Amino acid sequence: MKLNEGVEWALHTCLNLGWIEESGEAAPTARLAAFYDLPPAYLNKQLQALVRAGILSSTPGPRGGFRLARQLEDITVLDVVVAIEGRAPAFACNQILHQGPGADPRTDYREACVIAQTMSRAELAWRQVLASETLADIRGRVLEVSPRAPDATREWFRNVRR
Amino acid sequence: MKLNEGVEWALHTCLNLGWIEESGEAAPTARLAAFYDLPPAYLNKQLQALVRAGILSSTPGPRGGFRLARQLEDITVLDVVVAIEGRAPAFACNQILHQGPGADPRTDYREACVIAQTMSRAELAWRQVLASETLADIRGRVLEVSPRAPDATREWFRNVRR
DNA sequence: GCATCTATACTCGGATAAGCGATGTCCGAGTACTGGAGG
DNA sequence: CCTCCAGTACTCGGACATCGCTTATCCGAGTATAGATGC
Repeated sequence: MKLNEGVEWALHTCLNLGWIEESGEAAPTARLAAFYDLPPAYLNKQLQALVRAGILSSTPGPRGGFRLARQLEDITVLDVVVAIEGRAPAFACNQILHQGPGADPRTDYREACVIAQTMSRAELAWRQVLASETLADIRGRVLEVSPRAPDATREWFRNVRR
Repeated sequence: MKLNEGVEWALHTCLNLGWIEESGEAAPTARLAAFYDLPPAYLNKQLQALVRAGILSSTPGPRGGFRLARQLEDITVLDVVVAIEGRAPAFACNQILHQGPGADPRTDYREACVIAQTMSRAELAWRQVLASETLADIRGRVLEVSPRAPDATREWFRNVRR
């Protein structure tokens, strides 16, 4: 069980877009990738997923790029994770009980199987934590730890402009 | 993010071993796999992992096979998941902040990164649910839903004996 | 009849292949800017 | 001097390779049993 690497990239990138949001400018993939030295084309792929999820908006052409489609207050960590990872649960009950003796063909063991129920409860707990934390919450904590982050980020993006 | 299929097999198989435990006999891979029509060699691989984790014990040779190494009360769902999946967390913080401007080379961002902290909290919640549920708890719920399960399972294993 | 020995069949355990999704790359479609020509 | 137009460079978006892990399989080492042999 391993999350896509893109989740980490997407979360950090959304935060960065939050810092430079007020400038009004869109940030192209190349610059966003250079910030963390990531492979640009692959980061672009992840950002496309965020656009499809309605988290970012994109503009083609010169002075184009990505911006936040909503406020950080309205984006939960779960939103980003789901956008990248998809909605499928980590534990997929394959209903092997159907193969066992004495199985009822009419029963949907994805709901009836006690083991599947437990795994679902665990995933629910996981999702609840992620859903209870917005990117604005994260931003607040980052500000506590490193108050210079916003200015430093904005300045970097200004200087690498050309 | 997807869990290994072996997790489902391992959990169901441990329960089955629980039902037939009192017979005192060991159950070989072939019979355990036939119960759900699973590929025997691959199931064997998963069971080996459970042995390494101290959940099962194995006996080679004729009349050999697997049995529970401890009571179902002393096996949590998390134990089984960890035995199959390994201990590595799903979200691996690659510390991409080290690549960013203004990064402190001495900082371990696996602990300092606010995003990594949030992901860790979520995984902790997930693990707590799985750790709070023992296989004995599962057994109890199965008994409520289908009281005939123990007898049916035992009988099946007796009849397929040869 | 009993003990011993040998051959046999059965089981786990780890080494060895195949398939598929995550990772990584590339090129085409579309758009805003820039420079120049014409009025 | 202003307006219009064409060329250009830049950006996203999706199609196309590559790699690693999950899935799957196979054979060898070791053991208990069964049967035969000798006493």
